[in-house]
Amino acid sequence: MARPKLENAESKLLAAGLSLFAKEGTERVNSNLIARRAGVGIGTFYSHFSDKYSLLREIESRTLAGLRAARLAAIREVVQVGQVGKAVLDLAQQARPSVDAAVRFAEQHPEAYRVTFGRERAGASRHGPVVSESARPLAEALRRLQAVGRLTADLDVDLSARAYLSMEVGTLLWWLEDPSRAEATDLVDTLARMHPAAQWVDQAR
Amino acid sequence: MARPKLENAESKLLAAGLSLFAKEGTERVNSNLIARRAGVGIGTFYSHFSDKYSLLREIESRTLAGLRAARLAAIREVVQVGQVGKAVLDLAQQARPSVDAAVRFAEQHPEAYRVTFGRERAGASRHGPVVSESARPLAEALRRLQAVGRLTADLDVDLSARAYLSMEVGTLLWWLEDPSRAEATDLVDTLARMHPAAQWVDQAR
Amino acid sequence: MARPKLENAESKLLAAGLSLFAKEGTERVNSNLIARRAGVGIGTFYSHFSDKYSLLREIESRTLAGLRAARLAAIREVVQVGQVGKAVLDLAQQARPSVDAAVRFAEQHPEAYRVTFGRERAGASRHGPVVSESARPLAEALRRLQAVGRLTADLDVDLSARAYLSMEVGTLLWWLEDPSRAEATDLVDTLARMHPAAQWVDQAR
Amino acid sequence: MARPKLENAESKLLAAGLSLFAKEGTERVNSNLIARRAGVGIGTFYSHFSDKYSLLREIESRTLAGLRAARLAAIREVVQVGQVGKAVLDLAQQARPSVDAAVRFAEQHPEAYRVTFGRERAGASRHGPVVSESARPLAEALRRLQAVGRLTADLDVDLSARAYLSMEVGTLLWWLEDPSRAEATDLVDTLARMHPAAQWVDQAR
DNA sequence: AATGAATGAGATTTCATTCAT
DNA sequence: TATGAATGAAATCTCATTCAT
Repeated sequence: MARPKLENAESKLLAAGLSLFAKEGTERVNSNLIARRAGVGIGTFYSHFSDKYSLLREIESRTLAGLRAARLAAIREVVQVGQVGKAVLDLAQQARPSVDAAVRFAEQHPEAYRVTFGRERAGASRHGPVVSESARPLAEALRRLQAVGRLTADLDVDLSARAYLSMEVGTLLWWLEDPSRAEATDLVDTLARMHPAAQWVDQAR
Repeated sequence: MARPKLENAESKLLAAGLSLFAKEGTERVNSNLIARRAGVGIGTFYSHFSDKYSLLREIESRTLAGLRAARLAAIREVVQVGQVGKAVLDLAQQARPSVDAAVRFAEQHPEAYRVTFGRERAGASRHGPVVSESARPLAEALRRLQAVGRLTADLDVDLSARAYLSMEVGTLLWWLEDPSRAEATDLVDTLARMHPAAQWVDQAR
Repeated sequence: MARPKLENAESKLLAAGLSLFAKEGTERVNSNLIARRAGVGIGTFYSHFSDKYSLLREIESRTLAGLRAARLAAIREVVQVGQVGKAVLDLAQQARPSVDAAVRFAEQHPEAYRVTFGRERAGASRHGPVVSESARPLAEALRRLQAVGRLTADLDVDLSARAYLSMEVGTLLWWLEDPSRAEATDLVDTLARMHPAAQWVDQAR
Repeated sequence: MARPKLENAESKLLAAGLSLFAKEGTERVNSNLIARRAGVGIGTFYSHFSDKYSLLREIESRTLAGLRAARLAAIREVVQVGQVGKAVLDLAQQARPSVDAAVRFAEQHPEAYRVTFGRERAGASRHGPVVSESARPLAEALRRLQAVGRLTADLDVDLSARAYLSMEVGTLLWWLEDPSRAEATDLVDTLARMHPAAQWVDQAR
């Protein structure tokens, strides 16, 4: 099978790092601790990652890739169900599935989500801003809508994308602290309603 | 005069800490460095603060107090101009001035804002979550509106308050990275329009 | 008194480093060992020197300065005894006292001499070549002799200076390994006879 | 053919070690690096050499053997051209060819020469002093001259041999740093003139 | 109250060496 | 014989904290 073996030292290090970063925080964890938890020697840690931030970056890029894939998969379903011709433009329809995918992803990978997007991020300046990366595709989609006149031209798409994602991330982090705070469905409802595609596209009509 | 003297060791330490935290990040700064920058001995540092997180907490609480004061002052003006009796309930009217005050505060104190709300926050768990603290008064105001039937009862006020503030903070941090990204007025417009008071109160009418 | 106190941490570190480098060699010594021998904490080591090579460089520059001073003092005596007018040019007369001073210096500071000029020099490339530094003044003196026609013009003064000093250093290091190998006076005789000033100045007459 | 194949793991290790030692210095190179550069596994390194100093020793002994052979070949030519009977004693005639051979050897194998005789020699005490080894044959030759009365009896042959070779080595290392510093012929001239055989034999006549 | 040299626990990092394949 | 992932002892270096002045 293609699934990476857990006996693999790198996999064990990533798993140990994820769980420790999530539980203790980036700075209260050190390379020795991660290696010990992973059940490998400290030398093994350094033959796989140049330092703990390198491991953190790997966790983040995997998380971002996973989240992106989940959103795309969700959108693709909608597109296949609906009319293919109008698909690309129907961001409004895509908004809810995309939000839904994000909420589910956070629910299923709470540690990865917290580690990747959480506030406790000492090495933040060492690896580029993570939210910005997620904002880019959304901004592009909004720009495409603007280009075909489906979105009011005076909207700052970068600002909107960034504002929305800050909200999504902040809300999900708050929710993950105590999932009893809200129903996942209410979360999706609230976020989808605030999604730029839902807000501005409607008004542009 | 009430203004603290800059020759005051504590003031010098706070100023040096703020500038260093903002420039280098919380973890790449240590107490010795802060003391040297402040032009005082390391011993003096420890006679004023128990550790660097204590100084950081002081910066944060001053920043939060300053921001709260700025919002209140802005609202008070509106209230004084309008009718006093209805004042407490007129959250819709207060939303824009409050957002405006926040944007101006971030603009005038970029370092303090970044240090207090920024993502690079290693000691995060050591000092309570900062955004939550700001969310409480907003949630209370929304709850009061709900109590008098001016706001739809099925709205989760905690969720809304938190969602909005995540957005406000995330957007302002992004803007401070490069203020040429947007006009301050556009920022206020966008944020005010997303403000729960503007959104839900209107719809409840 | 101007003499540096031995209670001074830096002095103790320099003394411990000198003795350890001489006995064990540059690479078999580490900063912890030096600190322990000096009777200070490891932190004290790093608050005085950035690493062990920094301490080594300090030893070297002090040794070079001491050797240079010893040579100059020896020459100055000769000059004061002889006729002042001809003094500067009379390198031939200066050669023997200079060599004598070097031999005595090596005899009195065998550890410093070995550490500074010895072959076991791992950090060599990190701090400029030490022999070259000593060769420069000698080359300059030879050049002055050439300028006034007291030295054959076709002599490569840099080459001669370097060649002579390689010999002086190599011979003294060999001698210090076992001083019974030769009498100090024989050493001075042999070296002085090979000195460029003795060799080439005579022949130029 | 007698020439060792380059595909041979040992040859590749020796070549990689030589080039790395020369470029990076003995201490900044480790066995893993040498193996990687040689294109063989680290395990292969250890099946050929017990550690990096073993490889270094091998390089040195090959270099010393090569240099000795070059000197002998040069002398043999002189001897064969001249009268065989007097050959052994005619050290004066042999001096120049021997020096010439050394200069050419250094010119043709700069890395090997630098690694073998260079100052940066951390493991120096682990493998016997290299210059001394070269000094012995010269001292023997001088001693034979003394025995037959061709060399003044009060000369310390060990001291002379050592002094001369220090000079030869020091000068050649200096020259190799920047070969434009002197013509090879000038080097040979200068060194040959300082050679004990040239100096003392002549004077003993 | 202010100072800053000194401290050492602990984190980071290197690299010679082993051993299962 | 060749391999290279894994190892951990040991070295380097940081920095919060103390304390004599």
